[in-house]
Amino acid sequence: MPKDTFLNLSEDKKNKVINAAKKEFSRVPIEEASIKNIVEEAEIARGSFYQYFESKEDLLKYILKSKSEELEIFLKKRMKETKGDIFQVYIDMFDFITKELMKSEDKAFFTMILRNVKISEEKSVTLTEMEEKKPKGPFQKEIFLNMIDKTKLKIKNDEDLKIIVKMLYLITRKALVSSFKGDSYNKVREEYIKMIEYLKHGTLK
Amino acid sequence: MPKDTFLNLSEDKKNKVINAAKKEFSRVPIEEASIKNIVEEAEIARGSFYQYFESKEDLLKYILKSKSEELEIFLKKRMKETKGDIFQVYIDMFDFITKELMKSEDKAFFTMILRNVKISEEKSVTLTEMEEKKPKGPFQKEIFLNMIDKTKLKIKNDEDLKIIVKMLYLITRKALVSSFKGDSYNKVREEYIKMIEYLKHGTLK
DNA sequence: TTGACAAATGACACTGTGTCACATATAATA
DNA sequence: TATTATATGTGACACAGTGTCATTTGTCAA
Repeated sequence: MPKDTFLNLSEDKKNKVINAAKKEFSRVPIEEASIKNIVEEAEIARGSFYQYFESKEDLLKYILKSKSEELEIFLKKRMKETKGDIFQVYIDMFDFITKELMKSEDKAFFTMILRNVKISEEKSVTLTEMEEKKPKGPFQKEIFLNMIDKTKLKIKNDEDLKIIVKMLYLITRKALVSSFKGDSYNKVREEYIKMIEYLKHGTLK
Repeated sequence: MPKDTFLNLSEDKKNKVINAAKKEFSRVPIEEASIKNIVEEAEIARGSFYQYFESKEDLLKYILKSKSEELEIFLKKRMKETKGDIFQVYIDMFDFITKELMKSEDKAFFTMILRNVKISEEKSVTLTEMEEKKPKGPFQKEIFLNMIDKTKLKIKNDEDLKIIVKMLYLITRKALVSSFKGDSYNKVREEYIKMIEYLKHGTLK
């Protein structure tokens, strides 16, 4: 997380840094992003950057944090409203993310982030897993698991439930990446819904 | 692909370069891998590297190619033997990869590769998608799709079939990554089999 | 006004990059 | 065999970006 030195800055200056970072992170994957470009665009000294952040990853995590919290609130709300219909909530999450993020001025930024998430989650930064302290996405948290309506599911225990959630997570993430990549939204969504159907009812006759 | 200059080298020298590269690619993800380290370890001049390869990615692709071909042969064989049972073939693939690659002296290398595949497939290098000319994995190729026994599947057309294959691919890749990451092999395999069962018969009662 | 601490700065030493003019080896031809 | 042509090898070089740190600048309490 950023140091206090950064957090104490005026909103204006903070935004300048954040916007410069978004611009750079939109250009290339995080590994290739250059701190030089960020400090030049933000008009701060090189040394200042290191006074504010540990690293560029640190800065990225900070930027993603607010969006993640927004998402978490949305998910809790929909979880209640649907009485724990995990499939529906995932579909809603897909719609929420595509609509809220894709159409914003930050589209290029999120596209780059999402496209370049590594498969191994451990080190990855995703919309739902970005803080060292809670490395698991909202759906792996006990509170979310407990909100799921289990009565209609073919499960023996919480481990089985987690497996279902993991599968949902994988296909949702895949659909989101396709969508952000520029594939036709309608086609991606249609395919995504089909996947959910297969997951619900199976692929065998 | 490497230039002829490299391919014409003596087997000894080629191996020296390949082993140096594997060592470096085992150390860090491809983006961080340093050509300097490779040329030093391989005892070739810096300029020679660029005479042999376009880039480090080029070299990596070359190294992965043979393993990919090996896998493709195996898959064709199993596809015939199981009379197109796509679920069984995927399980066999999982076993093949974990057994053949994990236990080899190249384990560290493959672990690093697999862990750092990006979710967006476009630019990614995976065991099954590594050449510019055939960017799709074997299972997306017509020849493989046509070998699948469709009679028991709930599908209307080839698009539906591709969706099922995509889901299988996602959960298999995830299982492989977990396995290479060091999670208990038995636990990962057990979970993987459960996922396949859910995919076959659904998650709803 | 002064002193003390926090914050900002950019020059610096370092590491690694890709290129290119030149050196050397290999093969082809007379 | 000597000569030429062509392919291959080489490392110095200019360049770009990194993280650090001694120094300067700003702020506020005493």
